[in-house]
This record gives sequence, C-alpha cells and structure tokens, in this order.
Amino acid sequence: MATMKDVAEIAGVSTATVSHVINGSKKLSPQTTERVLMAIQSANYTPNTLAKSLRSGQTRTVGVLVEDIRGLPVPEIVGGIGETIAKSGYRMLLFDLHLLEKLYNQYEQISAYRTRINNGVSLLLQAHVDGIIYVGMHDRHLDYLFDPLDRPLVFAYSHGTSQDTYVTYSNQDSAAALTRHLIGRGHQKIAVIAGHPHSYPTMRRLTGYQLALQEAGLSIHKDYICYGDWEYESGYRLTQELLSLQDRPTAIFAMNDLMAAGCIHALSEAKVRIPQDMAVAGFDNREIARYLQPPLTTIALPTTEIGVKAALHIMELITNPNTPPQKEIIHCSIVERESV
Amino acid sequence: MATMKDVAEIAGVSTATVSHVINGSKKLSPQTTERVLMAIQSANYTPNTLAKSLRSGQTRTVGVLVEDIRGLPVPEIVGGIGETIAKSGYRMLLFDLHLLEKLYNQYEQISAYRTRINNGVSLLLQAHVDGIIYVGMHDRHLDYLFDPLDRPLVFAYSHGTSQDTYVTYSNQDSAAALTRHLIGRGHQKIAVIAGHPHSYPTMRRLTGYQLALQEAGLSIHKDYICYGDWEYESGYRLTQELLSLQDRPTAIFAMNDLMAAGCIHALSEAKVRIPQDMAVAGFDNREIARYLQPPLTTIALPTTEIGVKAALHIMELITNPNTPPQKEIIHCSIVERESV
DNA sequence: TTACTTTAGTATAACGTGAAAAAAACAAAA
DNA sequence: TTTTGTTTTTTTCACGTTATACTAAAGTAA
Repeated sequence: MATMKDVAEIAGVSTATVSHVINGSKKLSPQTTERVLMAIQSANYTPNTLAKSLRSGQTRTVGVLVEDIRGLPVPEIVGGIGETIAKSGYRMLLFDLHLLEKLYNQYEQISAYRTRINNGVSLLLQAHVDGIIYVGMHDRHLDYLFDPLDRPLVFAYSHGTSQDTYVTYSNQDSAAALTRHLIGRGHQKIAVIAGHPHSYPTMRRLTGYQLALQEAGLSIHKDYICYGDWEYESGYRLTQELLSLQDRPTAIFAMNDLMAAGCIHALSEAKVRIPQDMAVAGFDNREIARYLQPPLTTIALPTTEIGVKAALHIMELITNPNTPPQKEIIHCSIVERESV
Repeated sequence: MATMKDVAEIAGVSTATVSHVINGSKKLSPQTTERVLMAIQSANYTPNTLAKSLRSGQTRTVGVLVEDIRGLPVPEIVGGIGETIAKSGYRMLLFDLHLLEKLYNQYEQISAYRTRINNGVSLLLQAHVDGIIYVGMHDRHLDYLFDPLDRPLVFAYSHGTSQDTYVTYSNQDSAAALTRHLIGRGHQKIAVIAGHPHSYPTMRRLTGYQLALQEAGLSIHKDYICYGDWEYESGYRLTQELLSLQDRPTAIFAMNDLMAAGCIHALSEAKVRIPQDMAVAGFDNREIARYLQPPLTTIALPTTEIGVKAALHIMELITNPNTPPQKEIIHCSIVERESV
C-alpha cells in the first residue's frame, strides 16, 4: 500500500503538503496541488484510515447494537441505517446481543440484558465508534439499562424515556387509525385480540382502540377484549371464544399478524366468511399477511424509515454533540387487503 | 481514557514493560508483573485498539458483505457469523450492497453487481478488515465478480467456483431427499413446480428430483414438471394446470414455500384435500410454512450453521493464510408437517 | 533601503502501541 | 576482584497521519 510518504516523494514535496492538499487545510499554489494530485493518482494512494483515526479520534464508524438480527423488524431497520450512514462515508459495526430467547424470570431477564448490553457497548467503545444506535425489537423502555455514555446514543424502535434521542412509531395512533378504518367500513361491534395483558404495546394499542370507539360514540364491550400471547395458537383459540358469544362481533382486530392468522384459520374452520361475515385486521405487516386467505389488512410499520431517521439523528449528534435529545414518532400506514 | 503511559507511570516502569505484561511477550519478574497489573486496574486501562491496529496491521475485524440484509436467509447467516467471531474477540463490519431489487436486464445486473461489490470491498479494505465474508441470498456463482484480493475471502450461501472457500448447502441432495420422502409415503405420481427455467437452483433441484425418481424405478413424466417464477401466483396458477391433467399427480413438490403456498391455495379452492388427495411439499422453511393450512412439509436450510461455518473458515484463514480453499456443503433437513 | 505583511511550503511533534536493540542489574565462575 | 553469562528492564524507533510552529521567499509601503 502506498503511503503519504511515497506520494510526497513522487511529487517532490513534503508529506505535510500532501496532507494539506488532501484536506484542503491550507492554500497551496495550483501547480503544487496539481502535482500532488497526479502523484496520488499514479501511486494509487488511499489514506490509511487507522492512522487518521488514531490522530483524529474519529473513526467514521457507527456502532449498531441489535437485540437480535434475526428478529423482525431488525434487518429492515439495519438496512435503513446502513444505507443512510454510507451516504456520509460512515461504516457500520454491528453487534448482535442475541436476545431472542425469552427468559421468563423477569429479574433474570433484566440482569441478562444489562450484562449483554454492557458487553456490547464496551466492545463498540473499544472499537472507538463515533456513535451508537440501539435497535430493539420490542416496545420497551430500556435506557435505564445503559451506563452513562460519553458518546452519542440513539434508540431505534425500542426507546428510552427522556434522556436520549429515539425514533419509534406510535402504537396508540396506529391502533386507533385501524379501528377507525373498521368503523368507517360500517363495523360497530369490533372485538380485539390483544397481546400479553400488561405489556406495553398491548396497553397502548388498547388505548388507541378504545379512543377510536369513544370518538365514534360506540360503547366498549368487555367481552370483545381478550388477551392472547402474540402467538398463532392464541389467535385461533380466542377467535373460537369470540364466535361462541351470544352477540358476535362483526370485526376482529388482532394485535399482530400471527394471531390474525390463527383467527382466520378458526373462522374458515367455522365457515365464517371473511370479510362478509367477519372482518379481520392485523398488525405488523409480516410477510405472512400477504399470503393468508384472504390477504390480511394490517398495519405496516415504518421499519426502514425508522432506521433512516435514527441514522440521521446519530450523524447529527456526531457532528454536533450538543444537539438536544429528540423524540421522533413515525406514522404507520394501513395496508388494505381483502380481509376487511 | 488512560493510556499505557499512565499505567507505566503509576507502576513506576516503562511503557515497554507494560506492553510486555499485557502481551506476555517477555518474561518479567513476578513483582513487576504484579505491580503493573495493579496499575492497570487502578487506572482502569484498556488498550487503544486503533494504535494497536496501526502498529500490527491487524484490526480483529471481519468485513461482512451482504447482498441485502433484508433478504432471507441473510439475517440468520449474519447472526451465525457474529456469534462465532465474537467468541474469538473479533468484530463485524457490515456492508449492505442493497441488491434486493431485481434488474431484469442481465447485462445491467452483472455490471451493477460488479460496481457495488467493488465499492463494498474497497470500503472494507479501507477499514483494514482482516478478512471478508460474502453473504449472497441466491445460488449464484459470482466469484468472478471479485477482483483478486490480498485478504482471506469466504463465500457463505452464494458461492464461488474454485479459487475460494465457500460454505453452502446442496440443492440437489435436498430435493432428492424430499422426493424420496414423498416416495416413501407411497407417492408414485409426483409433480414438481420449479422456479425460473434455467436458474441454478431450479436445475440442481430438478436433477435431485429426477435422480430420486430413477432410484425408485419411477418414470419421469414431462407433464409433471412445470416452471414458475418463485412467486406465490405462479404456484397457484401451475397447480390449477396440474389439476386439469388427465392423469393427476398425487403429490406436488414446489421448489419454494411461496409457490407451495399458492399451490395450497389453489388446491383448497378446488376442494382437493391435503394431504389425503394431494400431498404438498415446499422448500426453504420460511415462517409462512408453519402457518399454512395445513402446515407445510418443507426443507429447512441450515442458515445459522452456514454463518457459523463461514466464520470458522475465515478465522482459520486469518490465522493461517495458507490454508487451502475448502468447499463445505451442509446438509439440509426435512421439516415434517401435515401437508404430506 | 528598511521594516512589515503576506504567501508557500516544510520540519517536527504528537496520537498509543509494539518490537528490536541496548542497557542495566544481578548471579556465578575464574 | 574481574570476567562472563543471564535475566530483567529501558531506550528508541516505527506504524501513517495531522496540526502547529516555523522558515524562506516575495510583495508592499514608508
């Protein structure tokens, strides 16, 4: 590999001059500049990033900490981040925390999270990344798991509480929009298959659902709200329960596509026609939603956009560390298909 | 941040001594060693990776070039890589080529690939990665797109031809195994819904299918082989065609899960019972396979394992660059579900 | 001419580490 | 005591940059 010294020799100048030409840090005569540029060409010179970084303390690298790269919607977000920072000539150092497996003991989970996050963070800090983006798969408040950092930090999807910049979407607004969509199609008896009872997304989406009903002057029916566990089977089972009600709903809003798939299965087994006898809506817009029979109306999360925005925030914080924390909430869109 | 100099001062020795203690590069008296270790502790010292790298030329970083992080099975492979290299204290620099969009002009595509790959590679080289893993989503021979590299290179999933190490799975063996599985269940009239006519995976899987039939002394029926385009709709349409045959098959092997989903759709519309009247098998074991009605028997690709093995190979090549190229082909497993 | 300012380019010292060579300290033998 | 050999520690330089201070030359004004 050619070094600055080689270039300097070819151009018959000092390395300082070469450096000045490259960085434009000093005004030089056109002739010298030209000569140096030619030398750079002929030596096929590229600056050594390591030396540069050692000198400047900047690596032009963003550390991306993901809970699990295999978990949706992480790859989309990471894709958005990569694309965006690459435009500014930044690189991405990816560290996977492998947090996919669920530990059912709450305390164990929190402590395991803290340990792995700390390990991940210190690994990234050792690599001298200029900033860190944390990509969580779930709707969790977890900034309290982070030790104070001397570097910019942005949360994507999963978010912090107050101290840090984050980019996420609105559970509540999306659920409300979807409920309104159902109401707009003439439904008045709308049941909801929720996720785990006290989880954050369940609570927020439920609030959105209730808000939309109230807005429309519709009453909130206790029997129409049932709690699953985000899995297919619970959607299947709870739909059967809903069908056995005296006063059947005419629409079911499942809080994720997997439960919606289970719901559709139960309905088609019971020979309930979709959407004529029962409308079904989901949440997440997973691949499966397109291929259900009938294709599922659902909420599409702005995954790539979350990545892009998070990247823009980290770039801003890197260039100007005093930027105040920003809370960005991105709008979800309804994907209309035949199930409604 | 504390530096070696600080530690040396605290311990009352030279920086060289500190370096020797850290790297064990020379025998030192137990007292000095102890004193230095204490100093390291009290200064909370961590070595500066950048300086180390500049000096040694090694970054302990593996560059991972992915065609598109959003495309299955890339995240799983990347997860396997990350996990494995992290165990040896290596980091992962991820670069996404964003090759997801399909360019239908063949020449344009090849030249676009070459450009983006070259850009990605030079970006990784500039970052002084110790080795590169290329993760392709599709079954392509593409090592010819790479300029000769002075660093270890390993292909994962997508593979090179002869010069380089690669880790992949066997299209032919998997298709043969699945066909044998169908034959074992008593099927003699097995149709196949293939992918794009002349694509590599189509050819190889078809060979496997034909081989298994021949082995069992079954004849190969021209009408039972039809070509789709890997998409849901083609599975749907081709199944209808197969149903209209005089001599209907009793089993359909779709070369991916998406076409299998379309196939199941067509069958259930035609009131053909699965698996009683028609068995269906897919390939890929995407998430959707679990949730089809009935759940789909399919081939599970060893995605994580491919990542792990590719990582092991690159580590081997990094520590010993003279290791000869290895071609590793990993076995796929059949996931038995109710569609057969 | 002298003194001052501007311009163009250079020498040198960092950044934090590691390796080679040199030196110091110590022990054993003559 | 001196010599020789061995162990332990230090000095010094290099990795490839960049920033600062500097020199030299040239231009400007009194």
